[in-house]
Amino acid sequence: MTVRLRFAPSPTGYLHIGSARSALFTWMYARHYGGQCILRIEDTDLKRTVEGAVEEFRSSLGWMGIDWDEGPDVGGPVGPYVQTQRAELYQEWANWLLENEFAYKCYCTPDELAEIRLTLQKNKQGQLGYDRRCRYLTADERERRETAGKGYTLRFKMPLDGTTIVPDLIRGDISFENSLVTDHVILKSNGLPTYHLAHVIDDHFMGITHVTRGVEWISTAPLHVNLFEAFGWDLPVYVHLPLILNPSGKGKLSKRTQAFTDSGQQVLVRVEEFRDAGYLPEALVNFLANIGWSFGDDREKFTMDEAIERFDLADINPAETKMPYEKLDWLNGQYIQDMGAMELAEALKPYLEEAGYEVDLPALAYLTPSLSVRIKKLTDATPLLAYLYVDKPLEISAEDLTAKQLDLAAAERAFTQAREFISAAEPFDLETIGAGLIKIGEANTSNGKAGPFLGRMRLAMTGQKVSPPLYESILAMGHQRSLEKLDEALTILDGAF
RNA sequence: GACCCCAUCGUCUAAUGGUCAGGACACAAGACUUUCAAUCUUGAAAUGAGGGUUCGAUUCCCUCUGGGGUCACCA
Repeated sequence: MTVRLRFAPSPTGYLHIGSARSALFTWMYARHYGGQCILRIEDTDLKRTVEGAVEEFRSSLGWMGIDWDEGPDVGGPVGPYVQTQRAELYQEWANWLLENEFAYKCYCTPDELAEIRLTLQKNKQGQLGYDRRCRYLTADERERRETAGKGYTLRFKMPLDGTTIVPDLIRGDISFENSLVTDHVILKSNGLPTYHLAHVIDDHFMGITHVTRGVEWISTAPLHVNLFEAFGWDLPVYVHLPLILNPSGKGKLSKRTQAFTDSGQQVLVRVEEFRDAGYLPEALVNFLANIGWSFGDDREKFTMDEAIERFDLADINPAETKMPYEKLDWLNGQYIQDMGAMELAEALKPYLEEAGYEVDLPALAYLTPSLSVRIKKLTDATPLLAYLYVDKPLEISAEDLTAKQLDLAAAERAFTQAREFISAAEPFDLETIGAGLIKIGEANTSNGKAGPFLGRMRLAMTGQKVSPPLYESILAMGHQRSLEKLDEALTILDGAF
């Protein structure tokens, strides 16, 4: 038997990083066993449906490299894959439940329900939520409501006693007292199903073998198990995935509950935010796979192909976890370091252009090898490269261009020689420039070491306390611009005499 | 509050009924060094508490504590 799994988001907004991780695990498992992965849109809550949400899911998922074999866009044998388009199917089976006395009509209005809840709470039965009064309506009472044309919902008749076992792949059997489980609404008064009914019907008819979902569904799982039983359908394997908590550990990961980490980083939640912040999809997905699951062999960095080979849902750690954002930064940095010079330049381009910079790829590619070890995210490059793209006068003093081993006169001498050297350097490449400048430095410092001079020269060329190294910067800036900066530095030095 | 889930360094995690409880991030120190990084070396750092079972428990059981989830005509 082949496995079939589904990722079933509600189009109520963006793709949350927690959902993305669930999707990732779902997808990895399907791929590991060579089964199918399905995308299903759970849009039965009309009020919460957000325009464009499905589009964002698709693009976020696609960016992460997650694909699906069946879904609203690609079709498939058991569609439609959008729940509102399956309304008739739900109604058909809801009726079946009604006729076979597994469900009953509830005529209570929202106001009445609120009152009932209050009373139950007073009697310390708050967890029931509903007192089942419509379950026990006489034929007469029912008739009266029907003729009055009262609206109704359908509720499932939970067994009044006994226990229900929910088998969970990563936690084992979980048992619930049936008497503590309420008669949930399964069909709303507008004729659309609630999640509970839709889940059971869809996952049955779509042939889903493993139901992956968050732990928040454990408490209603006994309802689902009883629904499967009522229909006489086989139970899928339930896999309740652990939640991702805020970095502080307080509550589910959400911007509303926590906006910043302890180290002052912004808490990112939406997948698109990670892309905008300059994280690479390979790194993000690698990072996500390391939360709640581990590759083994003490390896932190791996490709999805490698992970899929070893992945199993049963190996997932049941404990909830906090988002280790710092580790993502480190991992992303590792991925950046592994990129080729031009590859990184191309990846950086859109981010630099976003900042208003005009990017010359070959020039940028001189810099990317030395840049790659300095940035964790693609956006980190923007401030580091400002000197390359923003032409503004040096804001430094003559003192900044001197050092203990390089007094004013020596600096003047060295910079003059450097100017001559740069203007004639042939070929204009890393090796020549490096060798030439080292020679000049060694000849002019009091300790005969190039270091002090090279440091001042880098400052003169970039005007930045922190920047990529000197030789590469000269290459990227080009002859012209480099000479201009040297002239500027010489002027500053002259002014000090 | 009721029900349910969970519990290893600060964080993400590995491990077995029996080695000094392993790795990674972060942190600290050192090396290297043209800034900042990167890299290398070293270091500090954990089985929540109390009971059992056992020759022996981090591992199995119970209680407590702590954290989380659910208690909608939302998913």
